[in-house]
Amino acid sequence: MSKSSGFSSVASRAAQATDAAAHASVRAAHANELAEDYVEAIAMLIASRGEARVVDLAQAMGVTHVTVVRTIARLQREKLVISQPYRAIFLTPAGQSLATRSRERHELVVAFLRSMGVSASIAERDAEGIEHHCSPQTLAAFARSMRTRQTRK
Amino acid sequence: MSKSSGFSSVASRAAQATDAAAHASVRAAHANELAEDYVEAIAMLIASRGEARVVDLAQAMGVTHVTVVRTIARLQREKLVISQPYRAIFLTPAGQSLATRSRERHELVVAFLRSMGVSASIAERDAEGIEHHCSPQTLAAFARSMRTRQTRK
DNA sequence: TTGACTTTGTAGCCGATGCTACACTTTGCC
DNA sequence: GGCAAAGTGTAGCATCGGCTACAAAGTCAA
Repeated sequence: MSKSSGFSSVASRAAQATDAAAHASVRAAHANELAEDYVEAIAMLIASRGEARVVDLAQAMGVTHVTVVRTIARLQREKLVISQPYRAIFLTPAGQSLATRSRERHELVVAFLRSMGVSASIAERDAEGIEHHCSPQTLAAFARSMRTRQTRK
Repeated sequence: MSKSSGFSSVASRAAQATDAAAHASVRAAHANELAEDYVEAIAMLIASRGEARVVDLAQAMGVTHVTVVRTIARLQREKLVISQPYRAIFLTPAGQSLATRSRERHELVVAFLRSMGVSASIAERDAEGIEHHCSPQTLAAFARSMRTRQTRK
């Protein structure tokens, strides 16, 4: 792994444009992460206890209720949730579908890490960060790998 | 609202605590991402052209030079880089070792994705986001998987 | 009904990361 | 030496995601 500093100028110049694009992608992904995590949590709360309240979300996300309130306001601007003062929070169709996609992806990543031998708790933790940065191609590779691993066992 | 009714089981409460911890981990990871990306880029620039200048960093990261200047100021507060006005940027020993670790990890993730059949450009892009969220255990699993794959071929 | 408790909202602070516009150094060439 | 271009720094703005402290609304039981 440790190939010590062998960078040609030409290669590095070409790599710079690529790097910049990659970093830009990461920044873009970050902008959506919170939204995805919130709609996912909201969907889970609705499924498990019938409604999503600010306090429950705050506990699920590990932040104060104030942060939740402000974030929910943003999600409403983005038409992902519907909320009225002092009422429960609901998902719009767009929010619903984002939540579903996010959960499926989350579960795929967790299952994949588990299949690699990562412990349950760590898989869960890592997946939470990793899932937002996996392209469809990478997710497909994960799924394929799990199928192969299964048939081989 | 009927919080005491039905579904607020011990299991879901426990899951919530886990989720909150995972989200907290992700937030903590984000705080270090930029620093790691910067020192990595600085190390690459020094290796490839002898010094790291603000403009080059700006191009590598895909941001304006202003953002670079401010970020470098923060990295200097954190004792990762040394910089003087209108001069090139250098890494402290701490910055150097962080850069090395980051690059090794980056390369491991890229190689792993490649070994899974992900194309080079996408592997590079995804790795940029994924690498910051991989625990040692997950990285070890990646390395192990690559070894297995290799011996099997 | 009323009063205590819970929940939600608001005000205002902070730091991080972006940006544009403008000012100042450095550099390199004539 | 002097000037123009390139590089770097500063001012000031925006957004986002944290927070504490306090205010207002809802809920529930006596």
